Amino acid sequence: MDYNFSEIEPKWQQYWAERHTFKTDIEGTKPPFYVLDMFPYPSGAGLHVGHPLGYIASDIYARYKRLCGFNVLHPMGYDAYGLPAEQYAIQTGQHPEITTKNNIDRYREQLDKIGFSFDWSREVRTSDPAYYRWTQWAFIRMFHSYYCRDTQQARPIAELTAVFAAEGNGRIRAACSETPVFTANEWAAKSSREQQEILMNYRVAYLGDTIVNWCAALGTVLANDEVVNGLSVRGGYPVTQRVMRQWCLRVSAYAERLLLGLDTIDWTESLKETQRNWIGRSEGAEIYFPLANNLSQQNMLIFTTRPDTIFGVTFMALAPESDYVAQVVTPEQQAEVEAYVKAATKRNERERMTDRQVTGVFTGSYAVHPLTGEEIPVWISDYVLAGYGTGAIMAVPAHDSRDYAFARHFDLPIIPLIEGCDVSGESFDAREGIMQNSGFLNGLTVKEAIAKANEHIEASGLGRIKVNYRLRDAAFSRQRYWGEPFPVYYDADGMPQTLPEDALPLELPDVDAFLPTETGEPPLGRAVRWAWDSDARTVTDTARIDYKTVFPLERNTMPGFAGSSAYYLRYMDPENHTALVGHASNDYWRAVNLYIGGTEHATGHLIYARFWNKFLYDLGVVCEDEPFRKLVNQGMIQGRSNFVYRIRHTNTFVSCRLKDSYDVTPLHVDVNMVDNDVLDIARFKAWRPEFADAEFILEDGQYLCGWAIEKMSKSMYNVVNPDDIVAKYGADTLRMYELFLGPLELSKPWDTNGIDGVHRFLKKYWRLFFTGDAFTVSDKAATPQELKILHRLIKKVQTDIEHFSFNTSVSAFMIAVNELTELKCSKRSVLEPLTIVLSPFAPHICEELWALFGHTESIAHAAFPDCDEQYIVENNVEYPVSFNGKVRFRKVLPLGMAAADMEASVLNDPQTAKYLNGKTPKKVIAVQGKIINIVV
RNA sequence: GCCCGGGUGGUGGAAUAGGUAGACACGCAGGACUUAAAAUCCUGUGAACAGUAAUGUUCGUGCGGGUUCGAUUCCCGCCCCGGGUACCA
Repeated sequence: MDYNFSEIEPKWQQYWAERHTFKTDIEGTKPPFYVLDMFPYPSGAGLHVGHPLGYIASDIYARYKRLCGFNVLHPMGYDAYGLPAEQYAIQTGQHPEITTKNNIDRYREQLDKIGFSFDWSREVRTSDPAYYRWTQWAFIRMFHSYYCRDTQQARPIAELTAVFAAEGNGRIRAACSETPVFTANEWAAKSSREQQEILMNYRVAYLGDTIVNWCAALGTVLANDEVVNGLSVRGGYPVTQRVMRQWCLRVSAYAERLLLGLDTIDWTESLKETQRNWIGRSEGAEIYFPLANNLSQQNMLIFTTRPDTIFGVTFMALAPESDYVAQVVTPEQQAEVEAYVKAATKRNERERMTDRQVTGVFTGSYAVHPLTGEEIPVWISDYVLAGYGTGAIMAVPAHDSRDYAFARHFDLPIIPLIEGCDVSGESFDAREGIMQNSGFLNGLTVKEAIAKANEHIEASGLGRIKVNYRLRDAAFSRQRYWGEPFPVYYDADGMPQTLPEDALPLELPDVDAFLPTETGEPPLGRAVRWAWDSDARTVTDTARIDYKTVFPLERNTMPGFAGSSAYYLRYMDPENHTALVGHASNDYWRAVNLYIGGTEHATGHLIYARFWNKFLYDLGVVCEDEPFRKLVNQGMIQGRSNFVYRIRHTNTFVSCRLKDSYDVTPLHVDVNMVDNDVLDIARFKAWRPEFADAEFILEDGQYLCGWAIEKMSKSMYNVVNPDDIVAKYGADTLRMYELFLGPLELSKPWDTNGIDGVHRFLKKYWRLFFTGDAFTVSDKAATPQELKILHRLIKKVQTDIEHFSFNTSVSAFMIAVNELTELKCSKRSVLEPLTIVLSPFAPHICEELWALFGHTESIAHAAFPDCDEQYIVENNVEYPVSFNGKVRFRKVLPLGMAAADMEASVLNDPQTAKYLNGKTPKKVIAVQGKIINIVV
């Protein structure tokens, strides 16, 4: 009987669906294990062959863990809010909900064909009100929380107001935006609106005037990780800097915890490093520099990581956006400074990046050096960033390349502070050497000088030691339609108020078009029913707004990462109507044991989700501080494009290896018309009308195409659809082939050239069970040789799965099956365990054979066989090479040597003598006259 | 610039507490079965040289050094490729 995958696979997929084979519930007797994939955004293009790689790996792991007796949670869902659906809606008027639903259906259909063991009863969609209700709920909780630096956690905002009423804000240590100090009396004297505005500076979710990445083409702001090189990630439109009042999340408050948490989780070093860079912790000092003239009483506060270089300060530099600018500019310089600031803010980040010219303007003011008392000119330059540190720096041109460039350009003095350093051509940035020209720091190493300078600064009140982070608060408003609405309305003072939690979800309203309004308001400005009736506690018409009981609702929506920040928690308890996740469920599942997804989320989703989880941990909603214990990145599968070569000005195509003799233009050709780089000429002629009468110059009777590795995309005609592979070879072949392609975490091109080998393996495996059409498996006892093959395989596969080296597992299966075929082994005692071991990789074929063995329950409920070490020995000789690692020396002996001569031969060998170095060997093992192992 | 990865046959890739380099697969070549094709199976396949042959010798894991009886693996110095990040003071 032939291996008929097209019959077997749908049959078992249906069986699993009907019996809910992979439905998971809390089971006290089994240990829990949570295997999660990054849920997909369902795009209109559907899945290509690269998408399922991670899902295949996680599915194997999940199935394997089930066989090992774990209660496995393996859910799937959809990140359903996103820009493409909205863009499509703007163009076609089609409601994004409809396109999203269609796309989801298509994704589901494709996923089902690959035979994943997802528990679909737990599916979540971020655009489902029953789901985003909890996204809104978390936002409300963030709004009503502040971050306490003493306890290092989020606390209720009510605690803060109590402290303000009792003693003001002088002593409170909380993460906050810049806020003046006030007393209890001053707090009491403030109006409700003023109090609200102060509290806004402390909230974890707050409204702030922020410099945002504004994308005019998309009509919205973007997060830092949504902008690359000054262009939007989605669409590639230019992005400019602009100040806007936006919802923000105080992610920066969690910077230290986000950094420390990395040491407790099992992620790859490179991914942790990426996050560490992104968080960007740097230790330094904040130092006050008083002004020399009387323009302002206020001292300028600067941040530096090199307090040891303070004697080399020759000028100060302020960011153009800095608040200090207005305070220090002299009337004579006013006009020039204004012009510069205006020009600088107009230049967007992209322009600043592409042309890094040294620019700046003198303010007319001088600062007083806190140690020498010298007067130092204060300049403004756009190389100083307003958003980092204090937006002001002390410039030490001798030891900072940017300060150096500025000093050279404006001819400012340069004072070298390190003995023997040469600053004639460039600055000396290295943190090494002995200090000079530095008063009390002279003679110290840089490291000692930093410590001593810090000590002095703190002791004399010149400033304080300060840790800065590169990590910024997250911009949380988007001027879009297709996202979660904020559960917020604005009162008569224009201050935001949250909806009552029991009024959630606040559902996304209908609009007549998905574009911004004519006045530039976000699309929700078009909604007719988008006001909050606080008496009736319902949404109502905007026409009824009276600012007494009916108020306007927030018109922004939340960004893409909102819905993906806690979805893994919702899977634990998807039916819960009273909480995001119930305590019992969360206590049981705790955290994701294995998370598989792409590296591209390193500084986006994976930071935000960790932040979100830590916030919920502070609230006591979840019991684990880190959400993803182990994380594995699967590599991208690139496309392999094929080309045909048209001779210029003709309709004649020349085969690849002959093309150099002609003047040719390469054309992308659809890879689905090419097999092993050989073009299917008939299909090519039918592809486009202009190719119908094309002529070909062949080699060996074939047309050979050229190829190149490119991104898999429609325009390159190199998209391979998993459905086509499943139809041609079956899902089991697809699954095993994707893994066989190479190590999971490596990027590699999709190349069907090797798929036949994997398919052949499955056919060979199938044939072990049949003689003719009859399923013939004997009950005879297995031979030691057969058991050796089996147990070696069990051991290999087990260690491979634990280490995610699935590609070598596939090879191990091939070897085992080849060996068993050679031995003509069709014994149940060997093939039954083999089938269990293979089932995570190729579940359909194994399920079919499992049933033929006479089992009535799915193979998913079998037990993974134990590996019996006694069979992993060679010919009754202890063979320690691979298994106990005690081998210290090996030598190859000539074949055909008599066993008795082997030991003497080895011991007389000069190389061996050098190895032994006078010692007597404990054991000399000769195996089949080939290899000698000597254990000293 | 800085920080991570990584360079192994015609191809994808195995093998590192130092010990038979190239597992497994693709491709290619030859053969068996077949009227033929498909399918299946067998043999060979890093390079060079020698030999009718079995086989032998030499060279070979990006380049140049080093440590070692022995290096793809460890150390030093380069070159190249991929990823992250970038006026972050």
